[in-house]
Amino acid sequence: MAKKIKPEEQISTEEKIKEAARTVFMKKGFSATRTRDIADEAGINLALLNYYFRSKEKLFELVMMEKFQAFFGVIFPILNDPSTTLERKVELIADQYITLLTENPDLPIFILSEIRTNADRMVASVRLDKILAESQFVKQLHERRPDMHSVQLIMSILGLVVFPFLMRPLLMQTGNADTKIFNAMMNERKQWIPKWFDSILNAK
Amino acid sequence: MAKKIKPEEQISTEEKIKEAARTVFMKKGFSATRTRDIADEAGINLALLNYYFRSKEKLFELVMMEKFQAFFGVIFPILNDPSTTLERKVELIADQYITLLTENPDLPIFILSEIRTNADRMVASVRLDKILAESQFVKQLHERRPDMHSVQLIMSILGLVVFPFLMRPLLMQTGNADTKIFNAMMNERKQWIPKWFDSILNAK
DNA sequence: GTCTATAACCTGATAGAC
DNA sequence: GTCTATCAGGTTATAGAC
Repeated sequence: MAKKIKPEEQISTEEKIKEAARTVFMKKGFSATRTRDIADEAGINLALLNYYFRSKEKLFELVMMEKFQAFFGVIFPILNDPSTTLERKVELIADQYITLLTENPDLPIFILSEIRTNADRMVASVRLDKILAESQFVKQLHERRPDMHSVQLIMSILGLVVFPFLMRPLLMQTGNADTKIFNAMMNERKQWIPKWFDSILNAK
Repeated sequence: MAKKIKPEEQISTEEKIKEAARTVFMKKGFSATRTRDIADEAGINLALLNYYFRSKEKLFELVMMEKFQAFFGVIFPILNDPSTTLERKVELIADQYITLLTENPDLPIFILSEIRTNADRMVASVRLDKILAESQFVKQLHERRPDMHSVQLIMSILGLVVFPFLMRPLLMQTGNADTKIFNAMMNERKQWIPKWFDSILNAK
């Protein structure tokens, strides 16, 4: 109980708090979360939270930064890889995103909610437009199909991949699908979405 | 200033509060909203809010009910109309939804956020699954393409229609698109999405 | 580093005058 | 019906003992 080095107890207090913060913030969002919830979840007391992280806000920023990176860190490298075709990029996005979100289904709603409520607290200046405009994806698309709008296309891919996870609470609540069924449906999409875009990219 | 009946001043205090509640709740969500914000927005004082509506919660439920109905009230009648084809249904959903959301872009993020944070406070039991399963849309799809999963298809349609509005804050923040450009893009989708689904429904 | 206790502030709701 | 004033309770953050 004291200073034995059992693997589970190696986790530092700081990390325990951070992990608890991830859990609670992800579930309730910034405003609905009380620092006491996090302290309880971490199994420590409230004062310690302020000792390690100066404030609720600082702790939140840490978590948000992580999640933001997880959310966008998957897509940008794929879009920017010069060595893959457009078709392959779509395939990779569908596959990797759905895998990520299956393990982390609350990620999209968390990020989108917090952006809405507190655009200021957000990781500002992500320059989504620039990053996209200068990407290999856009370059390749422009060469192949100058008639297609890259933002439209990317919004469509993301919509098909991400939206089901946003609807998930609503679908699960009504008992229409348990986790297993939902995940199976998402796995189908991994095949489905690339095929769809193939036919669009080669249409007419 | 007293009891003149100028049109703008006919608005009852009750309605002024309700309207303010719509604005503030939609922008910040339940938890981040303070009743004082609503009172200020309505130009009345805090006590009056509790006089007309018993509590913050009651007022919120009112607003949520409205918005929920607006969000789902468009799609259900379309899905259930026996006199329209599948293609026409997709066309109507794309057209009417995008029109609705263009006027009310915060609607989806509001509803989805609040469902997450407070599944309990939500308009429970919407039985999305039942309503869908018994819809004309599902019946027609099953006859025409028994190989296709109706939930998948509906999630896809909604994803293509709704997701851009969820990304909107992120796109607008980065200056990639102002309102006019964004709306133009959404209008394109009114044509685009039905064509897409036509080719899917008639594929292979 | 970790705790208890509490300060300082905020928020929802109500009492009571007009 | 509408206001001011205030209560009661909750929340973040800190002081200070160990």
